[in-house]
Amino acid sequence: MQKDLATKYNPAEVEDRIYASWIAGNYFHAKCDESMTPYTIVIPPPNITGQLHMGHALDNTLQDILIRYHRMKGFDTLWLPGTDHASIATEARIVETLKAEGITKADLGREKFLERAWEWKEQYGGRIVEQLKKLGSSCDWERERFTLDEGCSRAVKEVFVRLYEKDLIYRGERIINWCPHCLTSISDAEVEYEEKEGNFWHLRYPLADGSGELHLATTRPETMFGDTAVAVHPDDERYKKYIGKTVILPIVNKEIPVIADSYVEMDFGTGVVKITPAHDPNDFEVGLRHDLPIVNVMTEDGYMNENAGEKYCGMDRNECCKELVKQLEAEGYIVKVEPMKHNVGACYRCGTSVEPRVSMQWFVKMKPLAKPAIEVVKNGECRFVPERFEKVYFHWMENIKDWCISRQLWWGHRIPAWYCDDCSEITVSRDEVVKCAHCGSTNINQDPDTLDTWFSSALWPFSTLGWPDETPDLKHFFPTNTLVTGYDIIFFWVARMIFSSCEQMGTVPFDTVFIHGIVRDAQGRKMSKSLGNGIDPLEIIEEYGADALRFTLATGNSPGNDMRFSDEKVEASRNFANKIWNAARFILMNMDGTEGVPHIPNMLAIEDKWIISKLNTLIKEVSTNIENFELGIAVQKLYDFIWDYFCDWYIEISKIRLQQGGDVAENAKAVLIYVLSNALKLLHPFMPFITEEIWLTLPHEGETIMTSSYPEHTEEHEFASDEIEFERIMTAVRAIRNRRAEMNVPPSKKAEVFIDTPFESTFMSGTVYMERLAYASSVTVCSDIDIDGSVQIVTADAKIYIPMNELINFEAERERLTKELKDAQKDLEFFSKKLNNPGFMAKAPETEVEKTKLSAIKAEEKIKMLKESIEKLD
RNA sequence: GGGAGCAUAGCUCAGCUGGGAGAGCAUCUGCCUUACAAGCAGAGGGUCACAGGUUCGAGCCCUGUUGUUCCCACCA
Repeated sequence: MQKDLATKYNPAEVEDRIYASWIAGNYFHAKCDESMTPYTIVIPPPNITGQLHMGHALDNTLQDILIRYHRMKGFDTLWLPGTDHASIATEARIVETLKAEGITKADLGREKFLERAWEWKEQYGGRIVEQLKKLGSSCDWERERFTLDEGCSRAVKEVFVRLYEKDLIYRGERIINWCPHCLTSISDAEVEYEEKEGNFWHLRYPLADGSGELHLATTRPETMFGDTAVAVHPDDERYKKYIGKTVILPIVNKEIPVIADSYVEMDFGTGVVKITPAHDPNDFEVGLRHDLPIVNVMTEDGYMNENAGEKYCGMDRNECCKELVKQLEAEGYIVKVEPMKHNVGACYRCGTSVEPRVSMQWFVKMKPLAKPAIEVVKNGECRFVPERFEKVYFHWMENIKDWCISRQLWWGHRIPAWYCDDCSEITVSRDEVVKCAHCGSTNINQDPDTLDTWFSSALWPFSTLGWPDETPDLKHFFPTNTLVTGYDIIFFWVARMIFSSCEQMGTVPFDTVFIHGIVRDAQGRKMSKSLGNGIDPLEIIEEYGADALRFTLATGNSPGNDMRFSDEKVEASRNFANKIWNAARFILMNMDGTEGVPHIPNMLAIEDKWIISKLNTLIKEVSTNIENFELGIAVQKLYDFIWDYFCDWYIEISKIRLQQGGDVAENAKAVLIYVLSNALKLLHPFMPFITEEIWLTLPHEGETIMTSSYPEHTEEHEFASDEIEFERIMTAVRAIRNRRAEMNVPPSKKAEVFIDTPFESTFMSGTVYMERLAYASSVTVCSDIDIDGSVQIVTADAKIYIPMNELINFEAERERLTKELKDAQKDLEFFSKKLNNPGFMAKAPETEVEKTKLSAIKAEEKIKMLKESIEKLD
């Protein structure tokens, strides 16, 4: 930065250069120094298929703020970055490219397919990492990891084998959620439910013995080919007599039994339910209890199979529904059709309606794992910020079902299980298996399936630090400290990390989960591809700068709450960056290179003490706010301090002193540099680029602001009484400006100012800059002034006279002063009432009583002065 | 069906352990004052959703109501 710089800050010219210098300086690298206290965050690994979106921008901005703060505070700070292999998403991407070439997965074969996937990863997987850098993320790139790299794979196998050996992983034929588009099972957490309009078809199922018929209601008639029973409640008097009989399944003409099961609700529908174990989770359970056959009527990709009969075989499931209803109608099986809303599950990746399907899958037994995971949050070893998300977590954990972890995909961690063709036993092993562990046969095949992506990300906090090896990193940095993420992935990821860590490491993976909301568009809508309302963070960075984007995301962000993003907000942030830039320009303009490192001079004027004291308070508050994750509050305070206190007041005042030259100017300059330098440090975690750019041009020690020490609060810099004194002057200045503005006096028209005040010395010390700030040709402090025809301004501390006869409308003046008098009297009444309230006097804290007494006295003073002024008008 | 969030200025939102309501944007007025017009100085604008309660004192705590958003849940 040079002194003759443009009046506009140009981030584009600064950011890449600065980021490169940070990389060159190796400042992001955590030392792993045993003598230092560690502070660790592992990044929520973005998908390699992903592009940086506002959610990432927010998440990583918050992380970088915490990381940079702790690094400056002297922690051995590690922000461990990496990416997720995102099995479904990536595989879908590869399948798409293959489709464009006219081939399928199967055509290519597993090995070749994986080659393609790795190629794709090499080519595009780093894209999002580069985008994170644009944001200023100070990740330790030397430690970058990938959920499918060798180390993570080893951790995955280790955990799988351990859980298998403890009987916490099992394989079984269960009903799972099947995505007919992705062609794989998905976990319960991966299903999104949406209420949809549908129909409730009331069907007739005739009794086989011809003694009548049962009416039942269903939302999915097309699954009737898989019906293997009809159920009623055992206590239902209407249907008791039918239990044990059989009905004829329409169209299929198959006899199926009428069974009794208390799962049936007597007062819903007709009280009779068709049982389709292969296509409904509840029916599956009923089927297990009654030992019913399971008849699957659909193919993997959602078409009817041979069990649906010749007419419907090969038909799309929805098409089949329509056609079947026509046939049922024609044959008189439909009693009535009711419109009905019901919840339909959709694959969270592709949106296709999931199909409950019975198949052989691997599961993690959740109940035993959930128990300690609940405990560590209950006892506070791991806490959520804000706390209300603990409730969400508990609810999920306490009602958790077994986790289906196998996926019928190729891209991912292959399940380390081998099946023997000879003895049909399973061998599960960390290492490549060549022989069946049971019979020694070499006729073995590895399970073709891979693991749920979240299985590997569940291990992320320790697998990335070297586990299962006892690495120095693991010893030093684990458990990590803060996990920063959105509330939308508490189930997918946070919960799973917690129980995985409890089980494998015997401890929590992090002490705090800092939850944020989602970034919405200016109208409050969720940003989505289909709506096309997404805002690209990279475009914002290009136009306004990364600092402005970060500042926007941090401002007004309160933990766990959603926020709206709009151009106006970024503009405000950009303006703030520019404000700082210009403040720095002003200071640099006045420097001659002899200033020395930032320091506080020996001789301090009242305004110096005021700004230093304010800075001191700011340091304390901002630190506390950051440590309490109140980043939005912290950033607001920084904004106010820099803009209002420092720029609007201190810099303005300093101008006069700088012009005076000599020691006065030198001292002012020293304070300017000291305050700016410290304010930049406080702001650095939020706006890393501009703070670095400016800090380097100021006198400084060290190579970079990012490793400079964070300012510390000290009692030495508390000047409470000076603050009060100085604020008397500020109040007077504001009052004068206000009066002049109301009278439409332009700043160029200067006027004499006379001040009558009990705080003579205070105002004496301020006369010079009052001239400038209050547009005075001269300021005179004296008592017993009697100037006829002046504008009179009354504050609690002073009576101010401005002789401007020609501008005065005496009648209006009287009105104004009378109104002010009334207001002051109201104030006094308010405070007096409090002071006369025995309850208040007895129970309110002493400081509060003192404060009220002081306010009452001030009001009294003001009333006295206002009365005098009004008299003078007469 | 269960749970949670939100409701504060025209708009978007802060308000951290209860002590006379804040910011940004927008509006209005006056200023190109030698860092900044992406700026400076000022002004207007609020029954803090509603109804009770606790308290000396409530935007904040408690109860209920209304509106709104979200999460969870197997009523076919």
